[in-house]
Amino acid sequence: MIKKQLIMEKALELFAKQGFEATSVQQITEHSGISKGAFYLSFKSKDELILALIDHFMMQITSDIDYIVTSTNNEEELLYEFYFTTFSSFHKHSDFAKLFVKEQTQSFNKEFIFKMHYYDRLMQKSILLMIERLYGEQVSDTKYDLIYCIKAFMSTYSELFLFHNVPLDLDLLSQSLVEKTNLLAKQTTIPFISKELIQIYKQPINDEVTKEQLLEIMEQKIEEINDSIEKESLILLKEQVLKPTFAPVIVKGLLENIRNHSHCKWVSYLLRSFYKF
Amino acid sequence: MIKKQLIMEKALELFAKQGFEATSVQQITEHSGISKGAFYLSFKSKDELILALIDHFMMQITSDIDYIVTSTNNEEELLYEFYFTTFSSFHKHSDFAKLFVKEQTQSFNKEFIFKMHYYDRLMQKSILLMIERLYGEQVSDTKYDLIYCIKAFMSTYSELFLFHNVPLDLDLLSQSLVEKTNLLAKQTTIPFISKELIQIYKQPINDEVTKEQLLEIMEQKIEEINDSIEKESLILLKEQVLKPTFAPVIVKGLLENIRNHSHCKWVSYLLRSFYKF
DNA sequence: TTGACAAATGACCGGTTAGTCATTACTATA
DNA sequence: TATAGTAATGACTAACCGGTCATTTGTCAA
Repeated sequence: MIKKQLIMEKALELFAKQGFEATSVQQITEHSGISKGAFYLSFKSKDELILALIDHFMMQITSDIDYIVTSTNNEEELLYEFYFTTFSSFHKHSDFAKLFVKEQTQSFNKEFIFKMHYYDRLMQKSILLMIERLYGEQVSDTKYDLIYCIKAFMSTYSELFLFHNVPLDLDLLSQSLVEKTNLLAKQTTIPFISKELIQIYKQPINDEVTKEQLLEIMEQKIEEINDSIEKESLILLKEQVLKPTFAPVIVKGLLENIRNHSHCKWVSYLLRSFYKF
Repeated sequence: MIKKQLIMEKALELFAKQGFEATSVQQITEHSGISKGAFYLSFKSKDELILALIDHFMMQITSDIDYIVTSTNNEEELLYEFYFTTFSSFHKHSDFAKLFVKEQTQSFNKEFIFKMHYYDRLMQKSILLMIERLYGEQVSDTKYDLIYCIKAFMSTYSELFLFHNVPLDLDLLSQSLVEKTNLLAKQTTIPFISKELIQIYKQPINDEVTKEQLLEIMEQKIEEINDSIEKESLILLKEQVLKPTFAPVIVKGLLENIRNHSHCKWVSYLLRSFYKF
């Protein structure tokens, strides 16, 4: 299990530098200080490795963003927090962000594309929710267009510090983009992306997780984790899913306990969706 | 010579679909209906092919954009024309645009990266010129930031019709982005990209072409072209470079004659720079 | 010390790659 | 028709790819 993490870390370094296809399993094993056979004890194939990397990081990033959007009460600061969190994530996981940007449009694998679309739609959903909270009816005709402007800012400005080593003043960047977003949100009258246009792109998201799947994931995480607070919280949350006994406020508190543990972010996201928090 | 064009066309189709690295020379030759050996009679290597493709298309695209920026008199319509022309180019050369977007951040080759940066800087220069013409002193603190917003709009909105088959209403798209750009230009107060920040990214462009290089390129094009008007215009322009005799207005007219010929766009761009039009 | 089991190794496999070059096919002139 | 010179071919090479598996190494309890 620890070997798996080592490989993921070392492989990510190479992928970020050279790209996925240009990196051979040989290179990965040499860089990890293990043999080729050992690699295939941890992963069935090279493809399985990159899918695991995408899941590992995108789960964290999307649930971080979703948490900000659904949990920030102060609407004045929501947009700022959104940009700040997003760019923090990209900066913290800069190797992954590089890989993500590099391979986003490459299409070597069906499952890969599916995963990318899946997380892209999740993120889009969070952004839409934020826009609706912030501007309400004001942007009813322009909200889908606004999503694309926000995504445009995110990708273009992150490329600056990812690939050109521009020093990152997170506070200034967030302030700057908040101003821009507000200007566009409040004064745009000619949207390009209408509701009809977005339909083409939007197949239904099958993101409803069944109770059984949820329990399975929770059990898996309980096994994985050693930290006592997170482990206990998860056990209580699992019992709550099986048989509701606690008041909502207690459940919310338990979720708070686990939300910052890197292994729990996804479970935390799924539970928030489950309880419609 | 005609063989070279065939290979470039057919290879571009495959690159757009599969990416550069995932496309083998074998596939290219099969798709072109020629043998493997014939490929290497036209190109020294696979790398030389992609570099040729980039030059061929980027010369056209950047000179198209530069022409709009330097030659549109009506400032009311300049921004609209800019977006319209840019997206027309991307749409017309959609296979190249796909390749360009896909491989932009990949870094398999030093020369490749250098070329990309070179054309990127040329385009940035044109955009900056346009912004200064349109908004003048008003954007002195925010103009570098504005460049990045425009580039963000360009890449994000072009991905829509390039990869998601969204129907392209060029007029609406241009109008929509004109409105957005004007909003940002006139009301932004917090730029992220300052003049100091841009310095890091900006090495001096060595785009001054010597008179000898210019003449060489012109001679080459004169050989290449059969259309009489363009050929004669080029011959006169070459004589003008060697020994100035015509009035500027005549030179301008001759440039008009050649500017829409796909082989002449780059020469036309170089000559405009040479005469500071 | 022995034996049983799991972990790790790297030579090896079939397949594919970019690039080469001896051979052949074609074309134009005499 | 004969010949010289160019264009085109595709079998071939050496290197590398992802993935496998018989073998070795390491780690326990007995």
